[in-house]
Amino acid sequence: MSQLPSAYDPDAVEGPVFQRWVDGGHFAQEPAGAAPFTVVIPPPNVTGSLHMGHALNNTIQDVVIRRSRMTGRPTRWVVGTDHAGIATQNKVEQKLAGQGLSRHDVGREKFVELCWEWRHEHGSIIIEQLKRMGCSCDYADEHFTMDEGYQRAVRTVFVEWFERGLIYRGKRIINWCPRCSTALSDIEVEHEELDSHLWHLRYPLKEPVDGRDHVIVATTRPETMLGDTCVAVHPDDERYRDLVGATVVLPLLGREIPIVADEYVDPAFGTGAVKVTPAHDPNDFEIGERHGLEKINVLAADATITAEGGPYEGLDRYEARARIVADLEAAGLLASVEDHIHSVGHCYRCHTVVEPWLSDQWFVNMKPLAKPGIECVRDGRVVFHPQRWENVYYHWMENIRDWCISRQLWWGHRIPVFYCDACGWQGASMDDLESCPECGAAVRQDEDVLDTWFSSQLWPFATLGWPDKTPELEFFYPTTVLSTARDILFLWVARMIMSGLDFIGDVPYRDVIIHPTVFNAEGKRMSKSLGTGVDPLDLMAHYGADGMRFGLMLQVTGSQDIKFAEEKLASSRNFANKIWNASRFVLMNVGEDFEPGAPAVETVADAWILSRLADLAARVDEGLLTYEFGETARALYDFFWSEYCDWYIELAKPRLAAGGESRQAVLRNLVFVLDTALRLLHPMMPFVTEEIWGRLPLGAARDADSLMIAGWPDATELGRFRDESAERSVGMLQELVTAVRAVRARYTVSPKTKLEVSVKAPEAEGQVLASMADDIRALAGIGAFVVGADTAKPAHASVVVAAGSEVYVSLEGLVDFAAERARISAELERAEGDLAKLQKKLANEGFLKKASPDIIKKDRARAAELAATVSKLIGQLADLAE
RNA sequence: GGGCGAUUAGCUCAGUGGGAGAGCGCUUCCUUCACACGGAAGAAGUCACAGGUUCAAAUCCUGUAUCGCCCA
Repeated sequence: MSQLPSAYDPDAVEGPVFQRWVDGGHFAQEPAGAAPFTVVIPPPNVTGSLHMGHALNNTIQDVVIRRSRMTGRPTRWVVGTDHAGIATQNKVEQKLAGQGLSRHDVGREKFVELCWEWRHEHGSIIIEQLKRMGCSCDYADEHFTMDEGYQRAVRTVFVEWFERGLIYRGKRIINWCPRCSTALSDIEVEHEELDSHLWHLRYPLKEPVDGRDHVIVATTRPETMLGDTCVAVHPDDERYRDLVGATVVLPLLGREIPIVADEYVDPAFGTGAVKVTPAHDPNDFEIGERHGLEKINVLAADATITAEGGPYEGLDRYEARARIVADLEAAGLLASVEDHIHSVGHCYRCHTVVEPWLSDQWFVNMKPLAKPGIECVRDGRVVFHPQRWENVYYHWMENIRDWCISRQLWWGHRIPVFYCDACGWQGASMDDLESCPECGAAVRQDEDVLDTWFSSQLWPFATLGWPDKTPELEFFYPTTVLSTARDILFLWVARMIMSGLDFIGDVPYRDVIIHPTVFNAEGKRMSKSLGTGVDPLDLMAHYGADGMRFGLMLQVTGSQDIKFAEEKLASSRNFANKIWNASRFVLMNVGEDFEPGAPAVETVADAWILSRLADLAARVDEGLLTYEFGETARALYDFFWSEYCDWYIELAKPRLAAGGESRQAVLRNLVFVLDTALRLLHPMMPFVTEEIWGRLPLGAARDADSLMIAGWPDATELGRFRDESAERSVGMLQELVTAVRAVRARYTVSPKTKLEVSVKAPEAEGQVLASMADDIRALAGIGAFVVGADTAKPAHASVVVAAGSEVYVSLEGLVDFAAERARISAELERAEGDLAKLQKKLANEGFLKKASPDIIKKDRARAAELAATVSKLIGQLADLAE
């Protein structure tokens, strides 16, 4: 009946199986029915391609989605990508650069057109890769954060927050990436500790005070001295009290600046006197505000020195630093240089060092939004898994700062604020304005676009049609689970929670899974640019999609990191092959005469496997409902391999060979257990399970034409098969069989040779063992098998204790005792001799004092090893004695 | 500076109050009619360290060390 090849070939199976799912229309879900189960995919960057983080995260989502779908709940997995402002713009600019052009050469309108072109050509790569993984997203309903409807959602949010006064424009110190030429929010900056220096600069006083003619300031950024507008000291600092109010002549430029007292200054840092550059440091900005200081911007957008920098104009920031330090040194104004480690911000997209920079930007006032965002976690409407992440969330939310949302890019949602230069009117508008609503003059729109995360924060409801009141939004919101990596907890998750509460009035999801981060085998961050990554597509080519998925699931534990272990994928591929072959075995035995039917307990083995199956179903439910993927994967692996294959199939073989009703009964059980276990495994290994399940002779039990939409096993109902007595009995059988096999292996008795075994067992154990005598004989390769309460130990037998009994395995005729005893005795003598010599050596104080520790250690280990050998050999001699 | 996590077999990791486990690797045997991507058996660990609580600690508490992550 079955012509399954003897090895599972993922390449031959995955494509056709996926096509069957598509053809069956199983991915989509209408907004109707019982309580829905919704997941929105964390939208991958449209410029991206699948990396290990995606592979892990999307497997997790597919596992929960597939299980839910099988339970019959209306289930929808919303898929799509975000427009990745900086990354996409970079791609298109690179392309233009190849033609010797900049975006300014082509103009804004044309540039945005080119971005769309790029998106249409390359933007679906990652979606295709999700299909390759078997992800069961609703592909017919793909979303993009620049879709027309989505644009309306973004604009609605902006206009409402603007009108409520939550969005405002201000001149602030923001993080500026000179390479991307845009502002970044605080959390888009990655801090890294770098080895640098602390330069001590001598600033001359205009007029000496109490005989002092200078003050020394310490700085990590000497080039910013061009923008200094004061020197600050702590008001309580005795060292400088008399200098407050004095005037300093700024070296190199000659500008006269005051010495001020400010609480912010840490007297313990450097010399206790700091140079203050209000346009280039957020803290200095605050000091500048308090003291009414000028803010001199000495850096241009590309991080070169402006005209304010006088002779240094046009120099790059690092070149300027070197020149300024050299010039100060030449002027005798460099007091000293210390080594110093300090934290430097880098752009999270391009890793360029960012500049704190004074500019006009748009901000969201976050405090009012954060309050309900904190509440919904405190009262359990949103739950983090693992729970400890809620503390990280609280800490950030409670110390939240205003969010800089404007970006100096062209690709993105343009800020819908219009300005009238004629009458000074300005306002946000849902419609593009041509003329001023006040005076009718022509208006101009703000040049900036919004942070990509500003649009991503709307993902759970904008993808369901908001701001329209769609049936989808009504039905599928709030969503059920969000799975993501910890590094976007603030960038994305916190903001989704806040905007969801603010606009929909409900949390965006109940459960947030923060999955571990995948590092490479050396424990380093996987990075495409550094070549330290592993490509999921390569992994699928080697291990199949199921092998990769299951191998990843095995590695998901409560730990926050995964050191990627490829060998887990190899064993998962082998596992898929094992399932394939166990199924192949069952299918080969299902002849034309097979009559499908309900499982039934005919033997203790049947009772045992059904009881174990009930246990598995309960553990898989428990594991998946609490998102313990590693534990669940191991439970499935152990059941399939170590119980179904290693024992039940082996126990079934004699009954299959016997034919008749016994054969039919065991076949029905084999098929039933396989059917149920495949259903339980399907969320993690969708392809191989689907392929096999389609071939099973299920008869009336076939409830669907695809396993993907077949019924999920009811663990409670399966609970009727629980049978502790059967589990104990088969446990005894396993113990006894293993013990006999060990004796066989110890004496290298051929598998073909039947052993003679007798057992001295207490009455209760004896009855159990006797009732399973045929099974025990078959599995352990036993010929004559005797069980009794007063069985005597035969001559020349090995004795082992197992299953609460003494087991005698006769070695008569299998081993040449005389020769064997002689061989063992000789070996024993030699070992004892060596051991005695070694012990004498180790008891010698002189040796212990003078020999190198390595040698002593080595000799001690050898002594222990020899002692173990001696006792083992003595045991063997006893076995072979009369 | 604050917070979080990790430290268990050669490697990657489970186990969280009462018998130290898995996968890979290693050793021996097996081309047995599902599977050599396999079967059988086996060797291998002072559970980071130091105190404490307990009849009992890999597991709970305190401290130390090392590594990693986040925040300031």
